[in-house]
Amino acid sequence: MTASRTLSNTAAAVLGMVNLGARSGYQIGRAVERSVRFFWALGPPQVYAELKRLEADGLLEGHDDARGHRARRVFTPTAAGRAALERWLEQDDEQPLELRDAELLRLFFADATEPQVAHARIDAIRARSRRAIEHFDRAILPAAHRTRTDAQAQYPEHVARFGRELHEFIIAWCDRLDNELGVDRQR
Amino acid sequence: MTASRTLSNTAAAVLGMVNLGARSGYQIGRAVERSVRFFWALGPPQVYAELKRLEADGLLEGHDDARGHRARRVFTPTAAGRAALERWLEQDDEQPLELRDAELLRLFFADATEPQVAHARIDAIRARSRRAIEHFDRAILPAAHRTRTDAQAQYPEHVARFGRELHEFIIAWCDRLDNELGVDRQR
DNA sequence: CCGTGCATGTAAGCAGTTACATGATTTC
DNA sequence: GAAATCATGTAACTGCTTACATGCACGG
Repeated sequence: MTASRTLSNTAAAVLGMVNLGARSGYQIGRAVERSVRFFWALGPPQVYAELKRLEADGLLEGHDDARGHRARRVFTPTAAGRAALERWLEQDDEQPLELRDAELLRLFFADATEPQVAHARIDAIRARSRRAIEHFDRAILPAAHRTRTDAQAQYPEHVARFGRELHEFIIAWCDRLDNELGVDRQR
Repeated sequence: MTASRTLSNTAAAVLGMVNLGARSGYQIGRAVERSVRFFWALGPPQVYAELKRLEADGLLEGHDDARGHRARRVFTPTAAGRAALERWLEQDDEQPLELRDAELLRLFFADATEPQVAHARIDAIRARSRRAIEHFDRAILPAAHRTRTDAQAQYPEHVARFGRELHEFIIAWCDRLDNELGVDRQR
């Protein structure tokens, strides 16, 4: 141990989820899927690895809490853990916005083929954002709303709305681009 | 040899840049920084590694072209390379939009501290997008416009505009959120 | 008793980043 | 003569993903 002077972002995500009320690794994984996943992905192996490190560093306290014969370990933040989370929240080092999108990459190089290929790419981008909005409406936004009442936390809902509006922006951009290119195709 | 049935996205990015007129690894790296970088980052080691693979697969042809005593290797796409690029452009497997943003992550967990910390996070997000827009205006959009005339390619410019407008959207969202939260602070 | 969900991980591997190394040419 | 830019990589590392492994509990 430890010198957890600075928390890694992924460690902070796990610690923050415990602080919002997710107790086991599995619950954290579920919560991540329904909330931060769209701007901070992390799978089960990372969650369990981070839990182990955070406990070793004294930022989380873990207890075995088997349900019948089913293993289960639950965690609560320590005072040091809450302090570390607050320090991380207050840091103002510049964190980049990273985007990675192979569909935009295809559109970028679309001059190398026929025009209908570019239209197909734009359609793919729009369809993907439509699906994303459905997912926000069915899963992410309702979960964020429950977080507001269950954990008295408002920012998860604000951030979830950002995600939905981002996809609305993308769809609107697709429409504008189609207009600019002159659509002869049927919608 | 090879079974380059399907091009990796990074390989396609390098191949596509050569197809747009970037000849050496260094020029590709420069072009990437001024264009696809914001949605498909890749550093010098990947560029040189991909060039080697693409040449071995017969998708690029390379020639030594030293300038004086300074080593330099230039590439041109082969017929097979152009065909592979077109196949990649036409594939319609669903490619995800991936976002990774530690600032949004901080905002998500911002209920764990004082309200002014959340405001500071929003300010950081806005400031970052303002810097990004400056960069689009000074470097990316002018380069995309040159690509239109130099390489008769229009999509780089459309995609560059997407990037700029994305950051405008983010700034507008920050402003809306500040209003909703009730700003007492001076701008 | 069968499928779904709960629950916790390990092992292996890959993609990508960071740091380093080298040196020539051009511009101020 | 110094600084910036051109030019090409290698080595080491890290973070993350994929695939696998295991098995209980519960609803139908």
